[in-house]
Amino acid sequence: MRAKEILNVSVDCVVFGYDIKAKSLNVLLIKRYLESVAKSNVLVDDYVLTGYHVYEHETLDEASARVLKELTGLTNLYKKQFKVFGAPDRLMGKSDQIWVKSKKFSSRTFTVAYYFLLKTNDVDLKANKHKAKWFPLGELPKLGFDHKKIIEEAHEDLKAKCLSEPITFELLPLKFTMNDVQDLYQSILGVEIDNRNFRRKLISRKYIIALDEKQVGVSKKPAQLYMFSKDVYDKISNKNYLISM
Amino acid sequence: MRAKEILNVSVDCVVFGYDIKAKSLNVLLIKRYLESVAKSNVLVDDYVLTGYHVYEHETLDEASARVLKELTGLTNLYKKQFKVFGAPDRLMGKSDQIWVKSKKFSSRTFTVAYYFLLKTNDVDLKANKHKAKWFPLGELPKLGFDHKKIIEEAHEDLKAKCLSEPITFELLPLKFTMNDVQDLYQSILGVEIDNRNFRRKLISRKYIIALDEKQVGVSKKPAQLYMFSKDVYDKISNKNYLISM
DNA sequence: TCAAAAGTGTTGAAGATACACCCATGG
DNA sequence: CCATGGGTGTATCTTCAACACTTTTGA
Repeated sequence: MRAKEILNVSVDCVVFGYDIKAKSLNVLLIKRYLESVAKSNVLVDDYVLTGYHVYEHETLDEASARVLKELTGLTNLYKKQFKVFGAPDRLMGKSDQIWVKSKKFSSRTFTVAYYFLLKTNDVDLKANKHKAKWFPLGELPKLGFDHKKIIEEAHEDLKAKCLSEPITFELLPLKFTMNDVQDLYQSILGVEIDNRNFRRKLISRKYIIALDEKQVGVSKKPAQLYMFSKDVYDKISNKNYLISM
Repeated sequence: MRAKEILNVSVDCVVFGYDIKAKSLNVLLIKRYLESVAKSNVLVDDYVLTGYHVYEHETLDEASARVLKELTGLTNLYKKQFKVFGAPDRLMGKSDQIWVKSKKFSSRTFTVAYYFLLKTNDVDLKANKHKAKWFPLGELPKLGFDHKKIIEEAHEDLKAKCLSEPITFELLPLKFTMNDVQDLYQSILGVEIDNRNFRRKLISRKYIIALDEKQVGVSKKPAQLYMFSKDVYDKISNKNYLISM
């Protein structure tokens, strides 16, 4: 144990990855496995979010970026700190206690939860030492600690956020079709959206730019490609105070 | 020092109080004052948010409620955990270090920030032992630690939140006039709102209920009183996924 | 009768919803 | 030539923004 870890404060990262082919919003989880030394008795066998203690010298944002880089190799991703979880009993499950003791961290750990947005394609799981795996949001495995709750709250926050800010493009490749965006919204929100109305609305945004380019290598009619311009968005972003409650 | 305080984790409370008479959105701050023992040399003299360490046995929500009750005597207020502040240098100002040492808490303290909504009238500052004082949001005094930033971020969150959820009524008395609500929105958002459009919009909401009652004791034309019905709101609250980015 | 604040209507523009078929392409 | 998914138009309704005067009341 390095001296500089703060043993009762950690970050946990909900890594949302969108699989554009499967039209599936996934979460990246790592395997948690422990068996007794004597008999080969399985003590802990489930999945958890990736996370780690915060170091003495680093900010929370830095800690989360470090953890994410360790897991995926990626940097400069969209991230959001969305909540702290610190209930006294959050690590008190049977498996959790076995795990906590084997890892020597505090039973009363506060974890600062972040979520990250990326494309599943950008992560090479083969090169990964944590047995990390993607799970569709609707098909999560057994989860350790309070991580099920953390994922659910991250998802709620993402739902709300994607309606008011153009963060969805973090989940898509640079060039995308209108239907890609629609599929993504449907995956995040779990609703059906009318195709004509959706296209009209999105195309009308100045920061959605039609390219002189169409899909290639598709076996049917190739679709028009678009890109998102953050520059244009930042210039326009209307601070209009619209009361919609 | 009681054994059960967690010395590197605290809660800080941004207490927003609306003064309906003055039409002013205020923050409740407490005096931080320390002078050297020998000479009467002032070492620390500014204001801070109310806050305290979290106890071993309590949740973060409980800790914040405890701190708030200690300060105001009030319970069951609207509260929101909006962010954690944990930068390594957040308590490293000169005054802050003197203070931290005199109070024996960790220089690397993570604070979970909450904001609370209430009416200034509901708090009796005379009965208060912390030298607490209301400050209008636009006229904050010199603040210790990173509390200026915490207040600013709380305010930003409140601005966003009051547009999408009916939390403003937490800042108003049970019975209020349309102009009260408008003044409040103007105070929070710092914008002018058209009176006719605002009234029309609010009155159209089913959960805003016109009472058979008018103001009394005013020296001019008494205004119609309304109330907010949380029951009605909860029943209606439309989960319509409106993309407004 | 006056001062002060309450309250009221209309219009034009923009955005929302609902709805079903034709088209272009690669195989 | 056909299967597949891409792409399109209209009518109706609701909501938004802009804008200035009249009414009611207590003092």
